[in-house]
Amino acid sequence: MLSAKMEDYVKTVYELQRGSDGAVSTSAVAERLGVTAPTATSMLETLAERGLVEREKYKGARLTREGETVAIEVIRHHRLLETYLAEQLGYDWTEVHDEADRLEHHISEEFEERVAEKLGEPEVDPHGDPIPTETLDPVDERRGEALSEHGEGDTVVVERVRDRDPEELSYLSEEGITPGTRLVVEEVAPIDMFTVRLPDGETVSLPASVAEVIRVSDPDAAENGEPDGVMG
Amino acid sequence: MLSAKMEDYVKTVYELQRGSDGAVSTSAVAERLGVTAPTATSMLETLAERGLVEREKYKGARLTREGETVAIEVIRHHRLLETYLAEQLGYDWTEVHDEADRLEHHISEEFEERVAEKLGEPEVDPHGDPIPTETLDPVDERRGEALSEHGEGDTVVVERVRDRDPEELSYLSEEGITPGTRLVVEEVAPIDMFTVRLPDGETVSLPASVAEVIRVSDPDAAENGEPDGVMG
DNA sequence: TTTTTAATTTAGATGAGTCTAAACAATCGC
DNA sequence: GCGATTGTTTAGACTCATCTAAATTAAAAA
Repeated sequence: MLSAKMEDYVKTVYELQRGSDGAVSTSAVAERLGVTAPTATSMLETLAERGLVEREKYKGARLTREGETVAIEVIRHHRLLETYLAEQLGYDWTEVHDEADRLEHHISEEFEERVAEKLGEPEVDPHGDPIPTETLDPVDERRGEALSEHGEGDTVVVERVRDRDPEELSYLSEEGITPGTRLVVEEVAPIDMFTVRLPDGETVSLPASVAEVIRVSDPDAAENGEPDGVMG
Repeated sequence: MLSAKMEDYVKTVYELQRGSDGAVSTSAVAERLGVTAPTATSMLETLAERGLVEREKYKGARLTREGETVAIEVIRHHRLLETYLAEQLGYDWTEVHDEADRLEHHISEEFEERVAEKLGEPEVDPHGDPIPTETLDPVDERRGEALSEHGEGDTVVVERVRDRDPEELSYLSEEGITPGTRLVVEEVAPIDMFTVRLPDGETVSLPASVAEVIRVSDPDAAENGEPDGVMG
C-alpha cells in the first residue's frame, strides 16, 4: 500500500510533467508540496525504489508507467469527489478543492465506483477538467489552450479553470468566468495584462499568470472533438 | 489538530467505557486497535498530556470532558457517513463500517453539516445506533438491552446491531436480523446458546457473545420514548 | 575558462507511532 | 498471606516523513 504522502508526490510529479514537459525538478516538487528540497529529494528516492519514478541525480524525475497509473487513479478520485461535492452536496465549485484533496487518498474503489455511477459516469469535473478512467489521454488532459496565448479580438469559450488557489477561483467565479463562459479578448496590454469582455458586456482584467490558468477553446470547434474523422 | 490515530484511541476508549462502565484497561484498548500493550500505554500517556483522558498507573483510563467531546464528534462523523453510504450510495448496511472508519477522520465540519442536512438530520444510523449532535446522551447511547439478557418466551424488537465484525453483521443480515425485526426468544440453552424465532417462522441460533451485540427493546414501548410525559 | 551563483544532495537530528524484551505491579488461588 | 499468573509499564530500537546545515554538482556570468 502507498501512503497518502506518496500519492501526493506522485500526483504532483504528474501535474508538473503536464505543465512543462520533460523531467520535473526536485525544487518544483518541494515548492508545490510545501516541503524543503531535501525532503523532496528523499521522497523521490523512495518513489524511485518503488518503481514509480525514474531519476537521474541532479537532473530530475519523471513518472514510470506504474507511477502514471497511480497518479491517474488519484486524479480520478480527486475530480470525481469534486464533482460529487458540487453536484450532490451543494458545494460551490470554488470550494471543493481542499475537501477533495484530503478525501482522495482515503476512499475505496467501491466508493469511487458508486460515486461515478451515481453521477452518471461524468467526463469533466466542475472546473472543466477531464475525469480520467483507466488511462487519462494526455491529449485530453491538455485540452484547451491558455487564454494567455490569445490576442485582441479573439472570441473563445472557457473550457477549464485550474484549481490551484481557491481565492483566485472565487474571484474568477464572482466575475462570471466559469467553464462554458464565452469571452472576447478586448485588450492585451504590454504589461501582460489581459482584458476580456463577458457576454453581459462587463469587462475583467487579469494578469497573464491568471490568464495562464484559464484554458479556452475556439467557440466553433466541436465540443467533444473526436480528433480525426471517426464518424458518429 | 489531533491526528487520525489519536482520534481512534479516543473513540475506542469511549466505546469501551460505554460497554462496561468504569475505567478502560490498556490491554482492552490495545486489543481493539490491533496494537501491542506498550503502544497503547504510550499513546494513552500522550492523550493524558493533551488532557483527553485521565489515567492512574496500572489502573486504566477514562475520558475527560474534552475527550468525550472529541469522541462524540468522531462517532457522529462515523454514523453520518454510514447512513450516507447506505442511503445515498446504495451500500448494504453490513458493508458501510470500514469505509466510514477511514473517512470519519478526514471530513470537514462543512462536509458533516451538508451530509446531515442532505439526509434530513437523521437520528439513527443503519445499524440502529443513535447519531449524536453536540452531546450524545449516554442514556440514548445505551438504548436497548442486550438480547442476551432476555429469557425464553420474551418478545422483543431489534433496536441496534453493533458494527464490530462485518462478517457477523452479514450473517445476521442474511438471517433476517436487522434493526426493526421482531424476535421471540425460543430457547436459552445452558451452553449460552440463544434461539430466536423470526416473524416468518424461521429460527436462528446464536452464541451469547453475538446475542450481546444485538440490542433490543420491548415491542410495546414507545418508539421514540420521551422519558417522561412531554405530550406530543 | 574560471569564478560565482543556484540547485541538489548528503549528513545528521527530530517527533510520531510502532515494536520486542525485560522489569514491575496487581490480583487470584490456595 | 504469599507465590504464581496476568496485566502494565519501562527501556531501547525501528521506520517514516520531516527539518537544518553543510557539501557537492550544475549552470550562468565574467
